[in-house]
Amino acid sequence: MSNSKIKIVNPYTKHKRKLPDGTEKEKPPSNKEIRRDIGNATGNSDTNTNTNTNNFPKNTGSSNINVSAQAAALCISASDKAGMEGIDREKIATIILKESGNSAYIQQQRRRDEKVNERVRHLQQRLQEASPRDYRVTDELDDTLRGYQQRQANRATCVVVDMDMFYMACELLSRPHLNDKPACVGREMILTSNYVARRYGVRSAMAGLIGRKLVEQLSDGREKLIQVPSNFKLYKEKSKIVNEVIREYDPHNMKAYSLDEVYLDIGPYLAVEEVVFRLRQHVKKATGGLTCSAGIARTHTIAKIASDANKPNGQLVVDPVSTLEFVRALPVRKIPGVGRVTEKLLQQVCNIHTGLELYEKRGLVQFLFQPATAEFLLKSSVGCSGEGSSFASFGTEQEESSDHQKGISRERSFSPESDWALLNIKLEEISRMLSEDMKRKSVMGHTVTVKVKLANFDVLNRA
DNA sequence: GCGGATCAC
DNA sequence: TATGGTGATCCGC
Ligand SMILES: Nc1ccn([C@H]2C[C@H](O)[C@@H](COP(=O)(O)OP(=O)(O)OP(=O)(O)O)O2)c(=O)n1
Ligand SMILES: [Mg+2]
Repeated sequence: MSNSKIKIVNPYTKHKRKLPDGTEKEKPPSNKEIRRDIGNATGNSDTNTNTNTNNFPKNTGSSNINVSAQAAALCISASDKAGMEGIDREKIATIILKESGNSAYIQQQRRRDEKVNERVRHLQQRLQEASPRDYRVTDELDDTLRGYQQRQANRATCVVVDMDMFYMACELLSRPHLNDKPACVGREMILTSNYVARRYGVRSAMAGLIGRKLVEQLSDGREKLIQVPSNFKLYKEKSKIVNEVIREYDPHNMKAYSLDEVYLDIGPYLAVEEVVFRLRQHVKKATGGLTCSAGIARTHTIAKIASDANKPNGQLVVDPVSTLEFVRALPVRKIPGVGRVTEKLLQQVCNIHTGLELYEKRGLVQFLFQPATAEFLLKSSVGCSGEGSSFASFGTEQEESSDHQKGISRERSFSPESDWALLNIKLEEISRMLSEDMKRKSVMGHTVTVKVKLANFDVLNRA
């Protein structure tokens, strides 16, 4: 079939600071690859091998409402990002579906979704065939969970600082007149939006076309989505300022996880709440007006979740003694690492929606999910995930990145193209870019991987 | 070790 | 007028 998009490569960091090792320029593959394991978890879970059951009800388009709900699940998933409380999801879903329901992208999403449904059915069947004894809560399991909580009894004070609508906020500094209009950063793809636009359902990772339709239709034509192009130089500058301010509060453990997110681990601190409040004021002043939100807790993961609770321009302390209570009330989707698919598996197979249910059905979780995933979920259920496993630091200040980067890659998307000569040229361009990056960083590779995205959005990888 | 899936930002 | 880019982990094979 006609292919369309290309990407490249995936090497390994050896020893920065020396020897670019100028071998391999481009596509002729060579070398090898690398992998490593840590504690945290995303990725797969069940045994998703062959179960070609095929009694799918196949609800062919009947009620329009129903279909739009499906589109909603595909496109906006958990609609509860900050600033999107209480919006009319039904209406948004209908518009999204009408405007994009036949696009190649949505059709791909539907195929993907059907695979997930198959996984759901497979797990349901496994559950059906199991006896309750297979997934009872063993003493060993509870000992393990208690062990996690004991170990957590050290006295860390984790703080997560997350900038509010970061790219957008940076742009708004020089465009204050857009403050109360629906606006976003990014053209074809929306990187983020302001809170006015979020009321219309416009959010990160949404196609610009859809965002424009949403605003236009939901405002009855009175409003227009304003799109400003991205300017990463600006965001990097602001990010650097933020990092410098925050470093004063925690010179030792401070880690920048992304341009807009910083993790601190200050010790037993008196008056953390006030200190963090001052930190945020300090950030705002130093950046010329950018606000941020913060979470304070015993672990980075809980602090991260807490940082979202009072967004924008707010903070939340989760006291160690109320950690369990906090976690139990949480929809599982709020747990970093639980995405759209994992949420669906938990919901439809286990009837688990919240942290409490996750804990109550811990035996079932252990039975159904693979070890790493189960451990991650169970740790999460007692508020102990993201503990020992440190987050890789983001390339703070200098252009340098962390010391043990596992891969480096470049990719570009373009409109469908089937001419091999042209495709090869694209491939060479991308290869050149990557090679420059590697030289600049003085890293050596071990494996080269080529990624191709077809016109129907299927993705292939070959090493 | 490879390729597909999932996830975060 | 039409859905991004970078880096990481987990799992089955
Ligand atoms: N799929 C995504 C998600 C985010 N970003 C970028 C744009 C955001 O501004 C920045 C930070 O991501 P956040 O999830 O923190 O979102 P915001 O900071 O924009 O909004 P919030 O106020 O909810 O934190 O990362 C992106 O490029 N692509
Ligand atoms: Mg943010």
